[in-house]
Amino acid sequence: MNETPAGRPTLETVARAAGASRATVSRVVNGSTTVRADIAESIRRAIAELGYVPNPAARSLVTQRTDSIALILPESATRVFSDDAFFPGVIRGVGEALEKADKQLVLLLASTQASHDRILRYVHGRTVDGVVLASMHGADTLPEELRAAGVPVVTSGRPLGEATVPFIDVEHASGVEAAMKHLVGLGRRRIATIAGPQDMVAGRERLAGYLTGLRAVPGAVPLVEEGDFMRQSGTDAMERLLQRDPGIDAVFAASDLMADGALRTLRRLGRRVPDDVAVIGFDDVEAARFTDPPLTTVHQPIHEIGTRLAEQILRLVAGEEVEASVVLPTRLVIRESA
Amino acid sequence: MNETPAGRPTLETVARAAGASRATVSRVVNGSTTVRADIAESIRRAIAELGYVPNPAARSLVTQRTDSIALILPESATRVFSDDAFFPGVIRGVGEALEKADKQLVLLLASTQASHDRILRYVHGRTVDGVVLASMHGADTLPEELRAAGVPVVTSGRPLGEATVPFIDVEHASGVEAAMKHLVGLGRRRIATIAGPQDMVAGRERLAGYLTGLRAVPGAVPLVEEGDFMRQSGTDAMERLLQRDPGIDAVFAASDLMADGALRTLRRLGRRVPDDVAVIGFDDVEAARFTDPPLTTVHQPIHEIGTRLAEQILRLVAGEEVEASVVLPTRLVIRESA
DNA sequence: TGCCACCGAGAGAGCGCTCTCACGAGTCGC
DNA sequence: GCGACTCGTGAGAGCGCTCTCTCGGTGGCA
Repeated sequence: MNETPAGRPTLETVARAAGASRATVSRVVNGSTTVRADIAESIRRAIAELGYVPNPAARSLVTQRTDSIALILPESATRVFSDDAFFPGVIRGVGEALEKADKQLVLLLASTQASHDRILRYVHGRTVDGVVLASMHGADTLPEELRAAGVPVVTSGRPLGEATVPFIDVEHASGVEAAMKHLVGLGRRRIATIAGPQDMVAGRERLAGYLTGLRAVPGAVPLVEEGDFMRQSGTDAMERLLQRDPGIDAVFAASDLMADGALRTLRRLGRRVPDDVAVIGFDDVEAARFTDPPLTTVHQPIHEIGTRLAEQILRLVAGEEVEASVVLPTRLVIRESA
Repeated sequence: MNETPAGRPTLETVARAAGASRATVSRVVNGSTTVRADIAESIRRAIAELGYVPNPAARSLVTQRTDSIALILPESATRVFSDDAFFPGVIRGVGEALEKADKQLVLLLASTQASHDRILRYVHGRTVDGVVLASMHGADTLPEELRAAGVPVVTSGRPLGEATVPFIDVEHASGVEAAMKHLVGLGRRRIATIAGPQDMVAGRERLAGYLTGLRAVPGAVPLVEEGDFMRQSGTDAMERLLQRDPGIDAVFAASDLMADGALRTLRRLGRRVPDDVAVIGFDDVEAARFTDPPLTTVHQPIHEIGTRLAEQILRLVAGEEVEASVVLPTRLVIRESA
């Protein structure tokens, strides 16, 4: 009578309590339909009474699944968060979609080289079934290394260089072109841009959109200053721009945060927006509706990027095929700054 | 000669390759010092050659540890993120500190009742060694349920009601009182507040600080409108406030986002800040430096909250004792809005 | 030289689960 | 009425690891 179930109940405990075998209890737990109703019922009762919860480690050991997905943010940690709305939005989208599929989200913050290695170890250990990779800088080797490790991967944003894994992205260039068209239609002729980092595809493509859009202005010369997508860099870049050409009558900033920063510089230097200088941003974060004046911006479906990422990785994990890329539309949202 | 190591190498594979036993390989992997140097060396070489990575599920199964910590955000998912800087900052702080300890961060987004149950299951399953709980609303039952489940827990923000688990919080009231003192010192007499949700301790204590601070103004009557910490609610609350008393000469908003929203209403209605109405916020998010005018606000050490949370949970998980509460200081940052 | 203590290495059990396979009981057809 | 079949259940192996226990070998000391 050494019946001390001391610790947490196991399948065995439940089986004994319900007078069934471990295998049958396992069947009930996993929703098999081939168990006689009354037996299933008494097992379920035993489970409830004992407060049995399956041990995921034991389960993973045999199934080779973990039911969790890693979201890797390889951005330099200091700039990922702060109050940028892009990543939080993506996290939320991914999280919600995974929750529906009853998968777990594991967040890996990859700032340093050490964490790069840690992540590889983590993924090699198969602690996750798949990986969602957000926003790489430059020719990041991570996607390729992960693919080589045989783990399903999907990335947010087309990688720089050749894409070896499926990705979700948005129509950067065409969105920016719409913004440029709007500025030109407003009669603006000396249009500058605050570009994003040129080691990121989002930065490059938005700049490309600016350059393409500028062709509609006969004789216009590109006027470019680079920022890092954050507010402060927008403030600084706007200053440099105005120094280079005080006659600027419009600015396209590659992010709302930089546009907000630019607004600040314009205000400080006594330029009226949009009268003297029209400003357009990119992202359409919540804050864009609260700037002074409210920001005209290129909207991108941040939340949907997250849900689509989750959707793709779930399909890959399930062994299904997915499109090599999904490119979501952007659209110009006209408020008062342009 | 059935030597097909087909899949991932296991301890066994490494042991055979190095001509040692599984136990000895395990010793090397786990850094035991009792292994003869030359054997250890050849084992390490075999590990490198085979690309061996320990299977964490198998390890957890026997050690009963998982080396990962859950961060639960039980806020309604729609409001947790957006572009509020508080949670991202906390996530970053927790993540960095855990990374140093070589622990993994698992993010659980708890929006619905369903996810509440899912979280309990998850934690009961011991998929994590400990739990960090951020920002509960009302008398959330989660901390108590987790404690009852025997899992180490630490929460961010004093819980409403009796605290049954250790928590990290900041000096809400005294920070607000400093802000009020500043306003009074500026000669403001009709000071209103945009309070946070009153089912959150942060909301309540900041309101309490306002009420205490207002006592310094003879005959002053409290003027309170409630928001939800987000921008839009600040815009709306400011409108109601002005309707109730057009002569308001100062406003304390319980969050920077609400203060920013309030700024917008004031601008729209032609009130100059700070000349007509002084505005003070709470949080000191990055955006506070970029509002028009730059926001005077109560600074709270968001990043440190995160690192302290991580520190405490790590100690709990290690079986050490921790203080029942840690309360971090806040301080008034004076910019131009007041 | 012989005995004992000590240290490093291996054998083996077992963590909690899933899943294959075999088996017994019931059902059907000829 | 007997074999063939189906269906539900149990036995048992094994996932990859850790850790205790045991054992063989070496050195110190009498």
